[in-house]
Amino acid sequence: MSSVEIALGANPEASRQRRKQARPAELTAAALALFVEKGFAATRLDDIAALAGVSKGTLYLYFDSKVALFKAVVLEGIVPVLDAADSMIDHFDGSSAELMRQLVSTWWRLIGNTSLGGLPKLVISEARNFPEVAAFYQNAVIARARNLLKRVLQRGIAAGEFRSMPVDMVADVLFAPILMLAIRRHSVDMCGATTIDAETYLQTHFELTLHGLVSSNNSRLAQ
Amino acid sequence: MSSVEIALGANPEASRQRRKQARPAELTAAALALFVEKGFAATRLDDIAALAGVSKGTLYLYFDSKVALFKAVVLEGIVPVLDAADSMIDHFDGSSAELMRQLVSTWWRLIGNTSLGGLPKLVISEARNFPEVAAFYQNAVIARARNLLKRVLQRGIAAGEFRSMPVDMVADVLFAPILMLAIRRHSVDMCGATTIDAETYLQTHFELTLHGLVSSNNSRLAQ
Amino acid sequence: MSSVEIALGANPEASRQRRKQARPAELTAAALALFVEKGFAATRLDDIAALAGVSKGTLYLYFDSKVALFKAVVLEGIVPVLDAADSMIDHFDGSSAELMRQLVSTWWRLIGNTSLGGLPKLVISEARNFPEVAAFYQNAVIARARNLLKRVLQRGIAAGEFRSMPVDMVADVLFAPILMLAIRRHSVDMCGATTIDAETYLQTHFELTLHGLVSSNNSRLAQ
Amino acid sequence: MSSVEIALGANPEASRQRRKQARPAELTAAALALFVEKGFAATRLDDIAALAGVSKGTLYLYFDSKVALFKAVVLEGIVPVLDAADSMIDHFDGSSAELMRQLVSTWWRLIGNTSLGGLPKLVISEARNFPEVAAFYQNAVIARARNLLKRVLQRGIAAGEFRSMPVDMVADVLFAPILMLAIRRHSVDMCGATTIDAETYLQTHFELTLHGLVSSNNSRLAQ
DNA sequence: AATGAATGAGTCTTCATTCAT
DNA sequence: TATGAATGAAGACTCATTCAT
Repeated sequence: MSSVEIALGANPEASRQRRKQARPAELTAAALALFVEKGFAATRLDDIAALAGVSKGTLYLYFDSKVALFKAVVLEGIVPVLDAADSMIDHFDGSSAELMRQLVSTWWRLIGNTSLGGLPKLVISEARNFPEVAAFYQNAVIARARNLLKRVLQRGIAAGEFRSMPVDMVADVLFAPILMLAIRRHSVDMCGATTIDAETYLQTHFELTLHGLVSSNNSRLAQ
Repeated sequence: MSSVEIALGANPEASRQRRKQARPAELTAAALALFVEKGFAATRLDDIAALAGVSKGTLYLYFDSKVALFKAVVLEGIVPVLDAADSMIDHFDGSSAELMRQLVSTWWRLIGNTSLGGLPKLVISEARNFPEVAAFYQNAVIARARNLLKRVLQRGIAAGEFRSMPVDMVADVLFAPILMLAIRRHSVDMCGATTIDAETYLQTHFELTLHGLVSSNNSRLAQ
Repeated sequence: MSSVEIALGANPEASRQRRKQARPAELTAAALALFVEKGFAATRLDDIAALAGVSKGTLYLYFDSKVALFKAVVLEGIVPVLDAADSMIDHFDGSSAELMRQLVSTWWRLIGNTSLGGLPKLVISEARNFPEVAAFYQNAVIARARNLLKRVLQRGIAAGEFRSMPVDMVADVLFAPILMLAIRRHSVDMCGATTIDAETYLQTHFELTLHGLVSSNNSRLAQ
Repeated sequence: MSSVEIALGANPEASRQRRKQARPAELTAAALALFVEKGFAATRLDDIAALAGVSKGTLYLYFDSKVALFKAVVLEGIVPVLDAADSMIDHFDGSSAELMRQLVSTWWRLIGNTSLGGLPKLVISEARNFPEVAAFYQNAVIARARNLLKRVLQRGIAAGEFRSMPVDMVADVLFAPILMLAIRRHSVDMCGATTIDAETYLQTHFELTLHGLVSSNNSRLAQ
């Protein structure tokens, strides 16, 4: 049915192989969509199977159980994009502020704004029921993404561009609005009419992060 | 039923009446704890009843269904939040920065750090399954809390203390780390060993918010 | 509340006594109405209590269980009217046909057309679940009513007014349309728009019973 | 699924298909037996499943709910009745009396004496809880059966064999003993020791119907 | 005698999981 | 490999029954 399959029409065996290999990914994609939408417990395997266009039994050819499928969904959410980001930091020439802006912008484009952006909500929702999955996601994805921010902060401090600061905690704080944006996209923003404008939101976050609230001619008045 | 009747210690009905009046709150408190911990679908009414020290059937004396109980949990969680918001008076003499610090600190003490702090996670997790509840919570609580921030921002701008800025969006961004703190407390922080230190986190958020990252502001973040 | 109670207002103790004595009958009356309407299993004690204007607990002051209440409802359905009918037969002067007509007419007025007319449906519906109750009702009420018919038949045969016939079986057959009328009144006639006209129905039954279908100038053609 | 496929004995799907096609009828048969015996509310789905030799969950593969199963039982019971009615041809040469005797006899053999004979009791018992089902059964089955009687009456009247009479009402009356026979078979006759003899009962009904009680007709009821 | 809050056993219904085909 | 009919354990919900007041 996919264009890939059609293109390979001359070799039906290859096409089947291709399809077979793609199956698990098709299944986890369907599962991700529904887990994010309804939550783990409220998602039925029938619905996942239907969305993936297979029968319920087929799911068990690839995953031992619903929990195994859930774990696979989260595991699959660990994308190599983070590797690319790491090397981007290493080879970036411009200011750290600009680097940060590009990182956030890229993350939003490649992750936050895709179906993978639903993972944080899913993991948060099910963290207490699947602590090891949450811990894994936390370490493998969230912590690593936060580490990217941390490295940028350190780069900026080293260059004198940023103030000296406790980078771990600051990275945590700075990551929060970005996470919240992704979370909202898959939860409350679906309910009210007012879906937030991501570009403006991130732009505001970025600007605020750099310069703070305090007016520059008055910056030492507070506290 | 009247307060007069309750005041009459001799009334033999009094203790039963008192119990009957207290029951719904006891039940929603138990439900809140478990809904936040396990999610709506994964929470069994038996467990709620057991936690509240009553039998399963008793729940149905006060709530028509599991869904009705869920809604009551959210609705009931709103009142104390609004009360707390009201107590954050807008007659304040100090700087807007200090006002903001006190607001956040009070919120954390009265809401975020209590069991009510689990509501945001709960609402986010179940938003797609209970859109009207999520919308209501969003409007009644989140939006109102964000409005407090907004008013402080406007106050600071008017006084020349803060830079001019799009207050709505900024309030959104500034509220995100606070929400994330509460959310994390009831999800991923329960999994990994490293529970975040709320005081430091909020202090960092506050300092960062005021002065930004850029070194020209010349302030020092506490290490 | 009743006119009886009001009339006895001068003696409150007497009124209470009167009420207390009337209670069981009020409760069984309410139970009869609902048992007939919904069936035994589908009738809730709450509803019976509400219809009788008492609390659910009060039912247990008078009846040990729902089953006991059911049995009381059926027992109470054994009315002394049958005694009056018996003596009516003994002292009747007119033709047996006229006696039969009066008996059926009286039964319909005093029993069939009252709430007691719902008992046959109730007993039939629950006969398999409460065999001893059904057997009792069968023997105490149905069989006795059928016996009245049988005595009239015997009276008519003795007088040469009726043909010789197996009176038991004939009484059974003749009683069927009367029972069906009562049963229908409390079941299917409530559903369709066409409630049968009892007077015409009984009149037709009576006329047919006496003279049969066969035209008189042709009565030996059949068979 | 097609008859062709079933005809192919080699088809490995055939036996499963055959089973799947037969299942609903097996389930409604079991349900009919228990609904008639215990009534709708007092019948447990577990028992129906056990009687049909399947698990409880299987019922839900074929029927959405207990109510849906009930409705299917009644609907399904209608088809054979109508088929039987159709088989009672209206090209009949003998007397109308003989035609009537054959109709009643056939009804008893094909319907009244089979498990379908329990339907009238069931419908009567649950009419108030399922008015639309009762109305449907009333119109589709009872009314149609009564209509057959009515046509015979009209045929007899036209031929001068029967007296002139209001056929609708007479058909109603004549049908009552037949219905009562079926009803009794599934209720009170199971309780007392004296199960009525159907053949004699119907024979008595028939003879009485034709000639009536009054001796001037001069016929003799069989002893 | 009367109340009605509380109980918990019982039943319908769902759905993850299995397995014959 | 794929199917989908069948299973049965689990959970929401009901309601007869009890009992403190």
